[in-house]
Formats: sequence, C-alpha cells, structure tokens
Amino acid sequence: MGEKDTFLIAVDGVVFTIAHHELQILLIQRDAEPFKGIHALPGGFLRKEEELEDTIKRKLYEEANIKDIFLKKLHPFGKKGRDPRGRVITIPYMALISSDKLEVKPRAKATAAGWFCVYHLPELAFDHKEIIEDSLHHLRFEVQSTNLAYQLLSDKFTLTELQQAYEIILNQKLDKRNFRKRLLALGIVKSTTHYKREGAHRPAQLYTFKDRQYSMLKEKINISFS
Amino acid sequence: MGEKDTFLIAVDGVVFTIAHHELQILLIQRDAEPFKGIHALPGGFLRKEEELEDTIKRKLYEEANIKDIFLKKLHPFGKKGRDPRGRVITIPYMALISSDKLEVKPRAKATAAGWFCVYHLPELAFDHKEIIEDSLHHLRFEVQSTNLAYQLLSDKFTLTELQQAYEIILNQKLDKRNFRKRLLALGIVKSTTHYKREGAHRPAQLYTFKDRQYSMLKEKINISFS
DNA sequence: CCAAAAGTGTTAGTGATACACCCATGT
DNA sequence: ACATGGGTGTATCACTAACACTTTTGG
Repeated sequence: MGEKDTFLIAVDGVVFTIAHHELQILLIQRDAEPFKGIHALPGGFLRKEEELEDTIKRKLYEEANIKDIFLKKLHPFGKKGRDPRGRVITIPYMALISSDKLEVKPRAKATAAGWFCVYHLPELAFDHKEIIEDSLHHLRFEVQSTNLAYQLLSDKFTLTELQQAYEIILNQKLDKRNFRKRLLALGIVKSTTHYKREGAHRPAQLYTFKDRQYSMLKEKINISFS
Repeated sequence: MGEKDTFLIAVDGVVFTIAHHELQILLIQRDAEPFKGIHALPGGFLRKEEELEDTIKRKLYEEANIKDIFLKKLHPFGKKGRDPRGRVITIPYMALISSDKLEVKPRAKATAAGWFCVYHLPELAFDHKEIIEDSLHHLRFEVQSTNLAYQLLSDKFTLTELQQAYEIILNQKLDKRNFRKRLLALGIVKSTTHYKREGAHRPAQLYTFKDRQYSMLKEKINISFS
C-alpha cells in the first residue's frame, strides 16, 4: 500500500440563498495565488482526521460564519488541469440557507465573502463555474422532488412567499391557484392560526412545513410505462 | 501548498448487465488483504498522471476484460473507517453493458471476476454494499429519465426484449400495450424492416434506438406547479 | 389444428393547465 | 372609497392505467 500516489482533496460549498428576490450564491475573494483576487466558492482541503462533511462545515464557518446548514454531496471534479498548483480532486457540497439566518461577516482571515446573483456571476477561479451550474441543476431538481424548500424559509411564512421562492429558483412564473392546490395536495405545508399583517391589504395566513426534515415527495419521478 | 494532507483516491466500477433474466453486477474476489477472498467491486487507485475515467477504464479492462463502456460518475464515499488500511476516498462509477458484448475472462492477475444477481449478493468488502445500493437507485432513475437502456441491448431487438430489460431493472411487471405506446410516443425507438423468427410463433419485428447517444427524455421530471 | 408469443384500441380516471373575480385591510 | 395583495373554483385537456382478443408462425 505504500507505493500508491496520493492527492489533495478539496471540498467546495455551493451555498444558495434567496434574498432581494434573487437566487444568490456565496463566493469569497481569493487572498492568495492562484487566482488571487478572483472570486471562488468557499472551501478548503480535507485534513487527515476529518470527515468530508466536517471539512466543509469548518470552512463555511471560517470563511462565512455559517453554521448548521443543510448539505448535499455532489459528484467530484478531478480533471488534471483544473488547479494550476497541481492535482486536486474537489468534492462539491450543495447547501441551502434561509436568508434570515444569515449574518455573513467574514471572520478572521477576512477573505471578503459576499452573495452574488447566480445569473450575474463574476469571473470565477478554477472550474467553479461548471461546479455551480451542476449544483444549480441539482437544486432545481431537488426543490421539485423533495421538501427541500423548507431550508429557505423561516418557520412561518405566507404561501406567496413560498411561491416566490420557487419562482426564483426555477426562474419561471407559477400560477397562484395551481401552486396552492398542489402544495396542499402534496401535504408538505399546513396552515397555522397566525396571520401576517402588513401594508394596506388583507392579512396573509401563515403556514409551516409539516416536516422540517429532508424528505422525498411521493415518487413523482417516473416515466411510467404502466 | 506543501503542508497539506494527501489521500489515496480509488475508483470503483458498479457494472450492471442483464443476463439470464437477472440484473447482474460484476464483482471480483479480492486476492490480497484486507478482505482477502471476499467479493468486491472492481476498481483501483488513481495514478498521478491519470484522469479519473481512465483509471476506471484501465481497471475494468485489467480485471474483467471490459472495454468501451458507458460510465457515469457518482458521488464519492470517504468516511474515515471505510478502509482498514487507512484513509481512502472512493469514487464510484456506474456502468452498463450489454451482455452480448461480454466475455469476462479475467486476465493476468486472475482475480476471479464474476456476475452476481443484485438481489443475491455475497458478502462484500468495504462499504461496497452501500455503493451498490446507491448505484442501483441511480440506475433505476436514469433508465426512466434517459434513453440509457440502449446500453443494455444489441443493435436490433424486439420490443418484448426491451420490455423485459425494463422489468428486470425496475423489478416490476409492465403492461405490454402501455409500454409500447409510451416508447413510441417518447420516440426513443424506431422499427426496422427485419424480423426475428424463432420458435413456433409469429415473428417479432426488430427495433433500434433512434439515438445511440446518452440523452435526456423530455423533462418529465417535474412536480409541476403550473 | 394446436401451442406460443406478437401485436393491437378503447375506456375511465386522474392530474395538469388555464383562467377571473371577490375579500380584508390601511390609509 | 380606493389601492393593495390575499384568497378561491371550474372547465378543458392530456396523460395514465386497466384490460382481452386476434394474428402469425412452427411443429
């Protein structure tokens, strides 16, 4: 077992949030070569004693002050030329966070972290653009086949807020009546007795997710043959 | 960049085929510790100058004489205790091969390779059982949302053969008439002017895939809200 | 003429889409 | 009273699911 090649392993976080009616992603600005000054996904190298998830948690905390976040491992990127320093295999983690849990004050090393609209990304280091695109597809898929959206909203929310979240992620308008019918039919939200009153209009009823636990919607992913 | 930890990276092939009316998977028998004599997925360690895909291709060729195979990268497994020799991150590749392209005569190192029904697997080394389960889910999903099945059949085939392939993968009976309607509606196969005659019954028309190129079926993966 | 697999259509039900008006509130 | 966003129902259409008999061949 001694004569085998070994490699650096990185993890990268593709952290999505919704803010200012935009689907945003967290980027840091690199403070060292290569790509110094260029934006990149937060992440870092795996350490010997660490689990993969712990690495990404540690880096998200260090670089963006984010804790307790939903993470989903995606498939690795490992092409030879992807890091000019040498061979690095990176494992992306897709993550979602509610914007009201946010308080991204970059800590310590002060690599300026910031949120960027996914449709207007700056130039990116490494193959991070590709990684982000992959994650975005994944996010869109997940949001339609799981109850993942609960990660993006606070405990209580109006159906309009939820609809907007879906619209922003999928980047398309949805029909209000059909959206509500569908949600209730799927049984992923339930109404509360509380109302949100603000502005000169009828107060909106507040809803919660029945289940704040990642779960599959009934197997709707089916090209059924019978 | 010098003081970072480095790791062994393995790739494992989860190679499916259909034979004898079973969904089978390729396993080798380990010829060294750990897990000597126990069955495991074919695979090996990434080398410095190699792309990930080249490693898995090389190992599949060495260990099972398989070439030119469809490969899909899945998410990595990297828990600390998964390999008793030390930390290894493994990247599984799901693969599919038509059983008539097969001629698995284990080469050189003569690690006895063989095909096993996925529902009757022997004891497996490492976390390979978990990896196989993940791949199987993936396979079932892909087969319903892409034209991937073309990998499993020879150039010309009868619709009954194709249906059996689906039934075996999904592990459920399908309705003949609905299956055919659906396939033709999706436009993934087309008829040829040839027939397969065998046995004392009406000859079956032979079909081919319109497109022997991995492609998505029309985005049927949709919990639609509008 | 018998056995064996191929081939083919219709109906009922369910879910998707499209669409427009009244409601409750603050100012 | 008016402006603002909240809330609701119905009709059509498309797709899914269930189901049984006739055809062609070899022996």
